[in-house]
Amino acid sequence: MRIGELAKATGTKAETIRYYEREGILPAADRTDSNYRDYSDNHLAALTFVRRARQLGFSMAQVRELLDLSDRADKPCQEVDELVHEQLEEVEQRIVDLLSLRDELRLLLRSCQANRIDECRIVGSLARPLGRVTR
Amino acid sequence: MRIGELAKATGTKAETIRYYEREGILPAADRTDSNYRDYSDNHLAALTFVRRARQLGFSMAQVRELLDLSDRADKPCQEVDELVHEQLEEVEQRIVDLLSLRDELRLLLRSCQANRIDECRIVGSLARPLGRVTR
DNA sequence: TATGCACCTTGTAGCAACTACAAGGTCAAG
DNA sequence: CTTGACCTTGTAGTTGCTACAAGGTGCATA
Ligand SMILES: [Zn+2]
Ligand SMILES: [Zn+2]
Ligand SMILES: [Zn+2]
Ligand SMILES: [Zn+2]
Repeated sequence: MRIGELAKATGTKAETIRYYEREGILPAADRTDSNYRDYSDNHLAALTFVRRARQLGFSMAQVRELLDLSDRADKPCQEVDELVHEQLEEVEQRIVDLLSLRDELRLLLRSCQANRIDECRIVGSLARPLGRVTR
Repeated sequence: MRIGELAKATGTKAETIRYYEREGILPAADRTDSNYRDYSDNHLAALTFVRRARQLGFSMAQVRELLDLSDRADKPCQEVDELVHEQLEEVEQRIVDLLSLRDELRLLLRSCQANRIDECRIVGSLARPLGRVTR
């Protein structure tokens, strides 16, 4: 299959696929006589793996590790497990951070009672360092 | 005050402060005889405003808007309000996304019962497109 | 046959918001 | 007088793509 087909099949832009190849995330494809990339089902599987891992929030570096690990069939899968565990912890931390951000923004919104900018508590409380919000 | 002091006072790296100046986010500072930047309390207030807005997740473009607005004392503060509202909505959306990511990662973790990578369901389910997880 | 159009190729540059040098100038202390 | 902390400018790197530009290829249609 050509790059456009693979792109459609995986929901990836062709340019991104070429980028993955340049970065060594995906193996290079065969070439047709006219120098077009020619992909196999193995490439489809590999790209699917990569995209899924990326959608799960793994960094390119982590994806590289996952790919390396998935090639070592006989190894214990503890390291894979640990990578997922770490990613989960990071996501949980980001959620905590965003929740407190949300609370701060809500407070900020509620603080505006005025009509003119020079009386607006939002503008005022932006001028104060984080930690001491409104109140 | 010199750039290092301002940096310490606001928890910003000196290089970031210079970057803000280059980008027009902060007004240029006076210079001493030896060409060192020399900041006033107004600069301290402005940088505090910027850093606080950034910590609240506003983009540089949004910070620019907020700064412009905060200069127009007599305008109604509806636009400020609306900017905060939009940022709140974005944060809420990011939370929703991360929560479903977290659930997927938890499922993934629970799916590993094996010991060897070729039997590991984590690796297996990464090879499948998103949407159909495990099971 | 010509021509149009979608597709492919490489290479380069841009995005956000910093961060990290490198190479050199300034200033106070020991 | 030298050390060391600080400052200056300028340039390049980070992450993960995305967007051209300039040209080649493949196929259907007038
Ligand atoms: Zn762990
Ligand atoms: Zn207001
Ligand atoms: Zn709104
Ligand atoms: Zn496993």
